[in-house]
Amino acid sequence: MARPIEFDREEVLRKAIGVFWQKGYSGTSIKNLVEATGLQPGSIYSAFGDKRGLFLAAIDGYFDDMKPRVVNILHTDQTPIVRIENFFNRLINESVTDEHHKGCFLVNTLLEIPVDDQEINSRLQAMFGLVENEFRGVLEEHIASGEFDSKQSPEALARFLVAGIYGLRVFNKTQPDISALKSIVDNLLFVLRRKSCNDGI
Amino acid sequence: MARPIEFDREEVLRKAIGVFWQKGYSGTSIKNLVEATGLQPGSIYSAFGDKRGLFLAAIDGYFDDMKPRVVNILHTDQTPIVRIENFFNRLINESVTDEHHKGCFLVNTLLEIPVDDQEINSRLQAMFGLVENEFRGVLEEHIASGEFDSKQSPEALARFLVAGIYGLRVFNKTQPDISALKSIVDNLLFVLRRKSCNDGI
DNA sequence: GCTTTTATTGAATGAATGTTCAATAATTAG
DNA sequence: CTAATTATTGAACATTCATTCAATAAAAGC
Repeated sequence: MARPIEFDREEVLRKAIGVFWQKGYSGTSIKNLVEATGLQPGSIYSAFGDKRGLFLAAIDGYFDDMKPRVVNILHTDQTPIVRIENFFNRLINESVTDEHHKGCFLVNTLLEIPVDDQEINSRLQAMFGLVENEFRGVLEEHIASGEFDSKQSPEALARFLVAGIYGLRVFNKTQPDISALKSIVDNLLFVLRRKSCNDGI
Repeated sequence: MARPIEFDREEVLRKAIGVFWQKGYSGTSIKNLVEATGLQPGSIYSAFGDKRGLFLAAIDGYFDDMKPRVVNILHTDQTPIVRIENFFNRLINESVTDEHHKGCFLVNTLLEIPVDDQEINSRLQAMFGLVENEFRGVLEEHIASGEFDSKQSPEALARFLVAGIYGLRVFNKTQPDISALKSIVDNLLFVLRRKSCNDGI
């Protein structure tokens, strides 16, 4: 009963993510998006409303892609600490694999967007909140296993690890050096390995 | 022999830093800068060349302001670990005091500017390199004091602390909560307190 | 085949962008 | 006071920006 949509929405979103990722929100123009997606301005506007609408859709698409990967890697049958190790090893791998050193799309966006932009920041909060929650669950297992007795709560440790993600991603933008990233992760994870002899200082 | 300059260059730079800090480079317009500094476009262009020139001058001005404060707080007669503690405590204090949650001017810029922009990135590298070097010096003292025997080199530990700065500043943008920041610093500094019983894992 | 409905096109729009420059003002040297 | 020099002004400029919309194209129902 009507002309069908010609483009693949997911593919367009993927390409849009790439542009926003590399140039930031303010830094990308509609012209950039037209070139990257192959869509004409009119098509973009009828499909996503406006530039901001496309950006929001891009963030959501990124989350949909990221979410199962985060959950899966933290829910294996390995020990809690190994799962967290796996998480950070993958993070390092993604960081050094990225030839453009774009950093993390979410972290970049976090720092670019003003704090009073709730529509965007609530999305970011949800995404990092998910990661923090997953960490917390794994850390509770870790503590329950008896391998680790910390005076710090699993919540505090999960926050520490999320801050570790931030640190790594920013660090990678300045010095994309794999051995440096590895040593940072070593020190991060050291905190999860302490036994009582060093507690409470 | 000629009309003297009327504005105070340092004051103009301070105001320009404020705008760039809050809005980012792409996000601030000449109009914003005209309003903030009180200078007319022509005066800005004759004094700083162009928008980018003013931005570069703003970064340099920020560094001039920051450098002695970093050096001073890490060169007291206190113990190495207390000096590093002081550094991070001041960082927390600056973070929670900032009502606009602007984060760190340098970290924000780091993430906004493309990696191939050497003119800007070399400046940022120099600034964080200074901090890293200062950390390394203090850590060498710390190791020499015998209070701390780590298998990690002072270089690696200094990088870890710099990544910690990144993590804290990004974290503060999402959750400006002082107790959360403090617990992150606790965990960060824990790494510097280990004794041999936990080494080498 | 004709009508209806929706997608696509891409030129046009007006606003905002960074930048320039001729006019004007302020200072000093002679 | 006059001339020379430089700073300031702010309107004007070309460009780029996000956005719109009338024209056109493609599908489905009748």
